Amino acid sequence: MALDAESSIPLHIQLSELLKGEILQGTIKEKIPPERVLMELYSVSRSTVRRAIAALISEGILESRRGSGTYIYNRPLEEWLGNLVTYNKTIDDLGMKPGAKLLSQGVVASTQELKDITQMDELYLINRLRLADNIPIAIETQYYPVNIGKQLSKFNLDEIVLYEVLESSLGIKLWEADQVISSTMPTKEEAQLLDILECESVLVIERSTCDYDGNLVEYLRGIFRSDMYAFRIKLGRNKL
Amino acid sequence: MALDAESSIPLHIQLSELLKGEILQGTIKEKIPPERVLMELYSVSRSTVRRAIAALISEGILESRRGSGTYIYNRPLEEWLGNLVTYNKTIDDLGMKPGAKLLSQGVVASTQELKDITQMDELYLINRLRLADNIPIAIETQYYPVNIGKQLSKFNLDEIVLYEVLESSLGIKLWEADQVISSTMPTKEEAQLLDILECESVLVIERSTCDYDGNLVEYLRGIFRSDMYAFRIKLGRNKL
DNA sequence: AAGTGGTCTAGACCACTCT
DNA sequence: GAGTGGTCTAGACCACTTG
Repeated sequence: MALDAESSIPLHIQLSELLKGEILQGTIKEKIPPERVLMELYSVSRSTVRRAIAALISEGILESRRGSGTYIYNRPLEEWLGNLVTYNKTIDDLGMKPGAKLLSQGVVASTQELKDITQMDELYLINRLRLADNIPIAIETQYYPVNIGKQLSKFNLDEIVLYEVLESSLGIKLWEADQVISSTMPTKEEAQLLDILECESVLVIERSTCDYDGNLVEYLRGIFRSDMYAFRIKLGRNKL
Repeated sequence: MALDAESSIPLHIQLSELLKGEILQGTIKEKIPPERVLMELYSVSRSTVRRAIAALISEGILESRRGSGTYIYNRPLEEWLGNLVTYNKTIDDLGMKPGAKLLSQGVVASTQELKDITQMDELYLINRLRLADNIPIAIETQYYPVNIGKQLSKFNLDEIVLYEVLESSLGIKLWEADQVISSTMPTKEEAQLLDILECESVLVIERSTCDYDGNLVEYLRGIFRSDMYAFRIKLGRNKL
């Protein structure tokens, strides 16, 4: 529990990693001890404590409230998933209501392609049609590790937002995502489900999402009607 | 030139903004003064100087080298444009060579759509076909403010990378970009140029890029063959 | 050897929140 | 009023780069 002053690793880094570990393991729950307590606890100066905390704040793990304390930050998912999931070009503008229809679910054996991506032999599949005012928008196929999928299946899959369930009920924190956007022609079945012609193009998004430890939590493949959806990305020079 | 100790704005913020201004205006060139000099210059402690500098480092404006000094950071464009421009799914793998063919260029009057996006009545258009080993990959239509476009036109437009010219020769630093990816069917002309069938879908990317002051530098519209290109985005929770 | 950034301490005052 | 985070100072030692 103590820091090593002889180590070549700076004290503020050691403390920062130590705190991060306790937060991610759940040893520290809602609020971290006050700076002056941490100072005595680990026998370092307040500047060093503050530097360790500052690092975790910029990592999005902590949030400090002046006069009150420093809290574990549960950033609303939308703040980053909003960038990541999908930008809905028209639905918001038109004030349409989102919905979903479950097509199929259950444990499936991995195809070779799925095995390459997920490194798992079995996956839990959830296949849904996403709607806006009952107009089909996208076909979303999600694959989860079997144990996670079975827990998810107990919830109402006609709701769209599985991410809230993952986080609040199952305690799984999504952390990083890698997504690829491409375009293709729909199959006959896909065209039928989306209520479009086979000659109309669709957008394809493939996304792998991991938790903090790098474990794959979800692999998603979505087929989007190109007349209803576009993806938007904002980037700045300072963001890596 | 002095900081206001009575201000409600923290000293490290004041100093940080002051330095940023001098860097972006070019008053400070390659290297900023040592911390101990800034300390005396603005009558603040070294911690305050370091905090101001730290902020600029995390903004990607400065870079410090131990034992040597703190330098203005010219991050290689690819480090962030790589995320932003396009991810080439197959070309790298196949070891193909990129090229470009100029289709047309010159000053054009804005259509209503262009006027909405750029707020300009006239634009300089550069229209090019992008190739990989002489296979057509994409049609890229770029619009620049007329004065910038005329300068760009003096360079060899069969080269692909205009961004390096913008930065090193014209001194324009790209800073932020907003891009939208969608999908559609090509027109007859587009299909012909790309050497695909009219019934094959294409990816459409529309991107506005601004400089540090928020002035639009480029508006780009690209039509990509969907069998040759996909866009890749990596996102993490900590990045805004 | 001199100069630079990197780390760390001890102590101070302020503005804010909570009760 | 007690406790919290936010700001700032003055001074120290270290590791590294450069002439």
